[in-house]
Amino acid sequence: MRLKKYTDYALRVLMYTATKNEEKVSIKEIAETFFISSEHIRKVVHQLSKAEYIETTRGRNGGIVLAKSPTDINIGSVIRIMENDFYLLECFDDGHNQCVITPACHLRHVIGEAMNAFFQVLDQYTLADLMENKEELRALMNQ
Amino acid sequence: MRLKKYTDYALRVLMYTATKNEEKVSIKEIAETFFISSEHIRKVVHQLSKAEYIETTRGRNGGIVLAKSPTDINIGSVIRIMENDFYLLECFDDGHNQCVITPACHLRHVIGEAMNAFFQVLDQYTLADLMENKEELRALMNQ
DNA sequence: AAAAAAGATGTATTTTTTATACATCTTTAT
DNA sequence: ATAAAGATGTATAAAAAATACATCTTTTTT
Repeated sequence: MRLKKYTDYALRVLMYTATKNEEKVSIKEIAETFFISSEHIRKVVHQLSKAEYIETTRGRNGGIVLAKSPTDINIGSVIRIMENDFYLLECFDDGHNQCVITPACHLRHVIGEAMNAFFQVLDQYTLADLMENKEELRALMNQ
Repeated sequence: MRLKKYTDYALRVLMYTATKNEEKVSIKEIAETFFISSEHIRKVVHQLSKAEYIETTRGRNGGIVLAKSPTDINIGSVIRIMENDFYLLECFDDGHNQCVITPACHLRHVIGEAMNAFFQVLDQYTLADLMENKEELRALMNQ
């Protein structure tokens, strides 16, 4: 049971961007801060942009800024966007399920309930909660 | 975010075995019931046996039986045994973590809390809860 | 107009993980 | 002895994830 690295990266991108209020940040500087290839940050930025968490500006002096207030960026929703696959069991994927006991099986409900509990926690937090100690984070990011 | 197929299979093995009270069941019959290769069931049975959920008997007339009452087989514990890797984020794996903001990052606590909520649900259920409609399950297993 | 800096996009490759299969044991009742 | 059952180790294949490369387009500056 893991999240994708891109999910992790996405949250870091948002946190980094949140340390700079309104000021544009480049993919390059995020990549260098976290010692991650720009290529990966680029992909993540693209997804975050499509999902309208950030706004990107091309060209010289371009960069990214948050598209909304940190209080409006819900952690659960970010994770739902970045992770695409929540088929914890075979029977969660109707198209490919071959388990014969599915019609009467309580397991799927139990696992489903557990997954709901997982997201219920995440849905209680926003980016703003992660930035509560912004100055400390800035220091670790060498700002 | 997925569980391993082996985790799914493990739960099916336990459920199948629970339909037969005390009576030994063979790997072959479980494999045939679920249309899964015996090879996989064998591996899963081996793990379940090491974890003392089932007892195996070799030789002719051998097979497997539950090692304890279904009420004593907790779903959360089975999943913890079958899944080995709970590094949802890079920073969960101390040995390989390279994220610079780890010392001050609240994200790990948020994700950790979510994972706890996930298991807290699972820990509330036992194999007995999954067998509440045993006869219906038996029918689907062609017994 | 050219150059430079930034993000956008598509594709390819590599690595890791997961799933699957094969071969060869050992055990035990008949 | 033989057959039926599980135990074990290893190898292969498939899928997913991670990473890298190449080539755009956009925009500001000179």
